[in-house]
This record gives sequence, C-alpha cells and structure tokens, in this order.
Amino acid sequence: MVKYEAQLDAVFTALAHPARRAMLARLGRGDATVSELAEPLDMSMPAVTKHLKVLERARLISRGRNAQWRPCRLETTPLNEASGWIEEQRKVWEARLDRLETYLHSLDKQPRKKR
Amino acid sequence: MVKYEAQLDAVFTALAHPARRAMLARLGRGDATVSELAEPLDMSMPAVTKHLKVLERARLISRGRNAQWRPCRLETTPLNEASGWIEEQRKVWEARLDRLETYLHSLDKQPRKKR
DNA sequence: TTCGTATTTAACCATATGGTTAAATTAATC
DNA sequence: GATTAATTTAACCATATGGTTAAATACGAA
Repeated sequence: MVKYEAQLDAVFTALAHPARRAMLARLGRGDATVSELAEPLDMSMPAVTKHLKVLERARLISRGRNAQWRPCRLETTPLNEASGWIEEQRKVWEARLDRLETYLHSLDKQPRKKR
Repeated sequence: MVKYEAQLDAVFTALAHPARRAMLARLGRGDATVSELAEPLDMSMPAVTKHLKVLERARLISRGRNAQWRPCRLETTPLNEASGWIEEQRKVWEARLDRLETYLHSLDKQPRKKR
C-alpha cells in the first residue's frame, strides 16, 4: 500500500474547475475530440488545451490520434482513488459517531447506581 | 436541484492539498485545536491558518471558540457532495459500458444473416 | 506542394496558492 | 495591569492557474 498523495493532489486539483468537470462528464458518455469538448465551453482552444493537460497529468484522460484529431478517453481509475479517499474518511468518522452513540445509549440504559 | 458548481470547486480545491487532507483526516477522529492540527504538519502557524481558511470556505470545517483556542470540527456534508458528483459520473459511464456490452453480446448471439 | 482544419505552443497578463517572518490580537492568569 | 499562550493579520515572495491572441505544427485532401 503506497502513498498516493501526489496522485490525489493532481486528481482533486483537476476536479476543482467546472470546465474540467464538464469535460469529464462529457467523456463519461463516450470518447470525444478536443473540439467536441470545447464546443459548450465558452473559452478559447488554447484554454481548452491547458485544461486537458491538467486532466492528463491526473491521468483522468488518455489520448489517441486520428489524423489531425486527438480523441480523449475517460480513465476511471483516478476517480476511484479520489472517491476511495473520501470513503475511507467516511469510515473513520462514522466509526467514531457509532462509538459515541453506543456510549450515550449506555448512559441511558445503565442509570448510575452510585453518586 | 440547484447548481453546486462553485461549492464543488471549493471542496475539490480544498481536497487538493495533502496538508488539508491530513487535517480533515485528523478531524474525522474528533474536534481539534489549530495547534493540534498543526503539530504533525511541518509548516508555520500562519500557513496552517491559511489552509484552515480554504477548508472553511469549502464549509468542510466549522469553528468554535474556547478561551484562546479556536476548535475545528469536521462538516461532512460537502464531502458527501463531492463523492456524490463522482458517483453520478460513475453511473453515467457504467450505464454506457453496460449498453456497449449488451450490444456486443447481441452481435455474438445474432450472427448476421445477410451480407 | 499548397490549402484547410484541428490542435498545440509561445508569449503575455492578472490573480490565486502556498510559504515565510514579524507584528497584532485575544483571552486566561499572575 | 503585565505576562504568557494561541491564533490571526500584514507584508512579502515565488510559483501556479486560467485566460488571452498570434504563430507554429500536424495531417488529409486537392
């Protein structure tokens, strides 16, 4: 079990911009060219290229080549790592809240005998 | 159903730094003061304060006051929103892959009659 | 080889991030 | 009121982000 810290940094960074989330959402429905990803985005093509680099660095997309098109494909593993981190945290805090609840119930049901 | 875009931006931004993830992981085990959060972090207190602001802006923590201490508490709702976004995407791409698989099976089982 | 289309790179700009040290603030205690 | 401890603010610096326009590149087609 390694430390994915830097990988998680890159993935959460990539998810932190609405344009990049929109691109990922689009790619979830199937591969797309850069122009197709750019079409709904109201920004220049160079800006789109930059966002794609952020997604690539996070390994959230891979790219092919087809003539002058560079199709993008969603890679789901990093998203699993990201939600995995959150789910791990959820386990921690839910376990803590369970212990707290158990403790509070024990106070209810075992009325103090002394004092 | 509103658009949480800006909120999601803030949450994923907050999750994109290892020090902030460490703080959240610590808070998952229970409330903590700023000094307690800072202790394992190898950075100055002002740096810690800045990270706390990022977490607050994302509503990932709330803060109290107890004399000169400013205890921090984990707020889990934004984490649910973040993992919720990822899970929604998962539904989309899994549905697509299911359709693809169904289609491929249909090709197997219905050998082309003509052509 | 030239033309047209898709995409990227270069150069630039403004703002945000992430860190520092020094000073200010807040609140308990002596 | 002065002292001490916890925390924040101010001022500064370097680098990253997110955008632009203009130029370069890559490739198919004419």
